[in-house]
Amino acid sequence: MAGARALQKEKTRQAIIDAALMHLSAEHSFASLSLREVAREAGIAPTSFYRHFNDMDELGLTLVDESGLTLRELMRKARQRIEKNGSVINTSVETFMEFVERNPNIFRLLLRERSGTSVKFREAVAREVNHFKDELTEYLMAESEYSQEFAYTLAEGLVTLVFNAGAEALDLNPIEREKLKQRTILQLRFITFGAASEGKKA
Amino acid sequence: MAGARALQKEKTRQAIIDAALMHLSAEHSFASLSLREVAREAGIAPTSFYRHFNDMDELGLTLVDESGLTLRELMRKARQRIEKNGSVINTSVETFMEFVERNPNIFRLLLRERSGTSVKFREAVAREVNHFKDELTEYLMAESEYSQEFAYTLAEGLVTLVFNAGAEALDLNPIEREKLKQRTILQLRFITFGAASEGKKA
DNA sequence: GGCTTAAGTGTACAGGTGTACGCTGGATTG
DNA sequence: CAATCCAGCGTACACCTGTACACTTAAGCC
Repeated sequence: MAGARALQKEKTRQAIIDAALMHLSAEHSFASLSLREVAREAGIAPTSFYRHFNDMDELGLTLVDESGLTLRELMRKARQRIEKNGSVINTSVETFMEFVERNPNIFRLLLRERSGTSVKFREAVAREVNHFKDELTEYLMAESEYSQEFAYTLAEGLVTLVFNAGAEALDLNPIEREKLKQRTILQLRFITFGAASEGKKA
Repeated sequence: MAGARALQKEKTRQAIIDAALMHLSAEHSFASLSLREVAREAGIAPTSFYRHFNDMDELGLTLVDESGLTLRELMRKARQRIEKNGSVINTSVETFMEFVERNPNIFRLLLRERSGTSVKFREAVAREVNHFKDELTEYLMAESEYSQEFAYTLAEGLVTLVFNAGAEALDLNPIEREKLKQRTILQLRFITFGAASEGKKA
């Protein structure tokens, strides 16, 4: 009753997903990936694709969701590191940059679809990014005594800066990347400190 | 000797550029625009396109350059407003948001190609954004007594936050847009203030 | 053990793409 | 005025795309 049939189907589905992710790179976006291409790479007939997804959009949304999952795993790791290490800002930047370095194409997917041509895609990415903002907001509220609104504004700024640094890191060599990392850390310190100074009133 | 021939050519060239810009929108990117499509819209035969551009990439880079030009005009206006108004942060955000509202598709072009699949495109957009960073760096150095490096780090953070707010504004209604604007202003104040506190040492 | 279900196949078609090639007709030039 | 140039055209070709449709074949089920 293991469902050898369903098992094989799942395997093929994964092959499709893997094939799609494989073709993502600096010079190939998801938008420029065709159904036939992904079917070819996955080792199935073009029409077999439809047994798993209604169209490429559905596959794309699945990819975004999977990427978000990877991203959330990262968050969990960051939290653990912070508890041991202590330095919130440094650790966060460090962890995020590590993720970008290790999963450049997954990050590229999120980055591109964030400003892509599909509302659904944009919403899906926004949802993932919001997880970060919301979680960080709660952390800030617990740590300091900021109001919800105030903490959210700060969290939004922090996430924006880190996310953007990740995007810029993609095209840099290790040396420039390190410099970027240091600048980002400084920027985060500034905004955090500035908020702390004004935040007392809130 | 006005060159009726060259004049007509320039007119057609503009028609091509206009046609391309016209097709840019929330749901149509430059990447998904075909040579034939743009030729159709411009009212010329597909093959006539080659009299003006070697390929779509060349047209795309021209568009990015033109968009950068529009953006720099904006910068000039912002500077004028600041001189009269005084409030640097508010005026900057206000001006930039106005630009995004009035030229959403030009901004979308820059936004998308910034993370696009062509190195040349990415570099071209980076060049445009760097104009902002550099100019702001100089302004900050003149205003305060920051070192070049320190001022650049701050400028980078400021530009990132504003640019990103513009991107997010694209999908928002006027009410949410206004809220976003206010949050952005706050974020800029934080980072500026935080830098000022630490900047004395630099 | 036979009937059903569904994953995967292969063929076929209509429509889109970039671009090579040879031509035309009016502006430019000498 | 005659010769040249060149923006724009039309045809043609090879290639790629999504997907409709009828099929095989192996697993699932009673």
